[in-house]
Amino acid sequence: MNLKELAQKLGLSPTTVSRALNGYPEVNDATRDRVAAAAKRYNYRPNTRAIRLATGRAMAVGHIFPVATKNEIVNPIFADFIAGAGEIYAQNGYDMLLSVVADEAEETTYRDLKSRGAVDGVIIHAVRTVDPRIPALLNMGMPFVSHGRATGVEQPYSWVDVNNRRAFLRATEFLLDLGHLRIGLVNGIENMDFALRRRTGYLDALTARGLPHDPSLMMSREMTEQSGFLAASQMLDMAQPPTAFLAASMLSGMGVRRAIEARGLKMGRDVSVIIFDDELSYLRNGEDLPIFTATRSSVRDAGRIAAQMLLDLIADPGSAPHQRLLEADLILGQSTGPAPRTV
Amino acid sequence: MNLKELAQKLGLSPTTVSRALNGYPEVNDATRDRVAAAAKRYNYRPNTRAIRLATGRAMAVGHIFPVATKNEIVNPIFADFIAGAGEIYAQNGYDMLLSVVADEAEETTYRDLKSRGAVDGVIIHAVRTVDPRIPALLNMGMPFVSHGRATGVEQPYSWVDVNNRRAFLRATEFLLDLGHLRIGLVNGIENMDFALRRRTGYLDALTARGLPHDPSLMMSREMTEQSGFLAASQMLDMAQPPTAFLAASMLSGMGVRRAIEARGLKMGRDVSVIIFDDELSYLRNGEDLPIFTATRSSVRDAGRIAAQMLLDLIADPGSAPHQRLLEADLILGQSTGPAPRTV
DNA sequence: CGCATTTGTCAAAGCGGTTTGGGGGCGCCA
DNA sequence: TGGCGCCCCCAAACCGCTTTGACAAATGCG
Repeated sequence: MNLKELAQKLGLSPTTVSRALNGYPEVNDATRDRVAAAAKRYNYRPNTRAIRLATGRAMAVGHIFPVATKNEIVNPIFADFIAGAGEIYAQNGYDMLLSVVADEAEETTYRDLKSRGAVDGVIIHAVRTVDPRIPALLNMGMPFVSHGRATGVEQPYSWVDVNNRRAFLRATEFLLDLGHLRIGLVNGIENMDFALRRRTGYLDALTARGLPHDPSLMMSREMTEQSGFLAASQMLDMAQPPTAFLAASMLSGMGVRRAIEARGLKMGRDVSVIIFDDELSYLRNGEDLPIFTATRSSVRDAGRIAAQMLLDLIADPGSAPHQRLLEADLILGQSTGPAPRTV
Repeated sequence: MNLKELAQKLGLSPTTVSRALNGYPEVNDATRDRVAAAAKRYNYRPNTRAIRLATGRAMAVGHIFPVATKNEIVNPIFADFIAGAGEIYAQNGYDMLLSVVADEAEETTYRDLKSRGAVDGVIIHAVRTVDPRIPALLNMGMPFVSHGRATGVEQPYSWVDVNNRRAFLRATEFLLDLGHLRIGLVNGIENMDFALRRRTGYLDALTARGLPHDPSLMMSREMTEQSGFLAASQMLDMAQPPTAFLAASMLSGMGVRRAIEARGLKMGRDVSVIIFDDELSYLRNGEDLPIFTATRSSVRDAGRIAAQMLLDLIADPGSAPHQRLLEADLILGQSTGPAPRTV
């Protein structure tokens, strides 16, 4: 069932039917109702392909799912972010286009999406401290919103980010207040912008209290359970082990916990742990009572916000870039407590 | 730069240029080279929207990302499956359309994608034992491939699945061979088809050895760390605790391990554990040496296979449905050992 | 050398919508 | 009753590509 057929059935011209369905004023209310009823009855939906050609808009946004060719790791954040963003797209009649692309081909893919006219805008993920994608997109005039910031880009661009520095600064201060003096940092890989900012927060808190920066207490690895376990194990086996840890994710935190318990220690009593909790749906931090004390910020919300920001940008391409810095909550769980008396 | 402009620059008709670029035989090789060179020089790419309208094909496949409205859980399998499928789409010039949709609206969404002509086919995920989506899609004549099977559908349809029954049957037999007599099953929720089949495999293995089915040794929960921990804890606190566990996922298994270690027991020595390992990239089962003994089957491979199957189906809609049953490997890790001497 | 093919190209008709530029019919007013 | 405007509706152009059908030029064949 297409527009022409529907029009014929109604004894109207395609023009009128199109206008009736799209809410244009030049059509009689009675006619509009008649058209709407018929459209529903015949289950008519305008063909997306035709709409796109006629209007010149793709009514779609692109997400690129970068797959590192070497380690083949997939960003665990991705699914929840997409879930949030997808809600917004659905509400606004936009489609979401997903491209799975090898790291190094990402820029090419954007260029391709652009010149093919396949999308009206894109969202970029997993921003690195120095990220060529941002200047590239600015350069080709493709509307975009970045989930995370990069440093050293002079032109303004739109982004949504969590205040990672402040989150880890507050977490560190909280641990210091509890009397912990040696705090281990189990960070993500620090070419990722967010990881770097978290370390900055951690270090700033130490500095503010006049405490030294001990490089042996800072590790930067993939955010997996295994890596968390290994990093924490190594630190716990030091002559002066930390009495508290800051872990970059739920999974790292689980690894840290395992390292603690493997040594017959109890998390929350002997060793404190604070994680960054992205509120991933399949990795909940406890059901009601949080297991880990955590800095918490919902990735799904970030997805919603970024998506809305992008749609706004598409609707008004001339508008100035928007930025949104989300604050993470510091929520109290069962993994922190006062520093044990030393010696 | 569009086709008409390019043709004009070359002094050719749009027809010839189109044919030259699309490899049709009716064009002189010299002309073809000339066209190709110009296309590259002017960075010409045919407009996707126009191609789609003209050819009547969407050159896109849809994936629906169902979000359960109540628990808001996102399938952790999804990201890796998508990563695999996306590779195939990219290779074949297809786009991947992702719809995030509330559980109950899923069927409507398929109908919508179909009537809008937005996709040429879809892949369905997270199949339940009784799944209305399959008859619905058959009914509306939409090409699809299902990741997992449903029971009680009489018409044939295309699917890719892991032999879940056999995997858990073999795992159970393996534990029985090691002398374990009481084996706890920490299963996923059993309205999911794969979970049901796994239980069947487990029970079949017990039956074959003449062992009883103890309902208190079977639990069916969400596949989270927390649930795995709780289920295993409960079973370990029984008067006659199990000496081995079968866990439905890496996360469940991590919960089981924690329950074991919390009781001062050692996994692999005091209590054995076998998990189902989907080889999720961010949840690796150890780096080199597997931590858990596991039935292993790559979700990413499944994604590749399903995607290819769907593209074949789209290319030849008249062809008979295909099925592909993948066998899981049983790989030996450090989490299993002979049953401890009892009393 | 003449005729039947083949080769290489083009004009034009879609694909299924949106959008522009009219224009018929009706009410209102003089 | 004629003229003017407004309300509704329509025909046709257009979006940018593919594809059909036609046709001149080049080639093959007897």
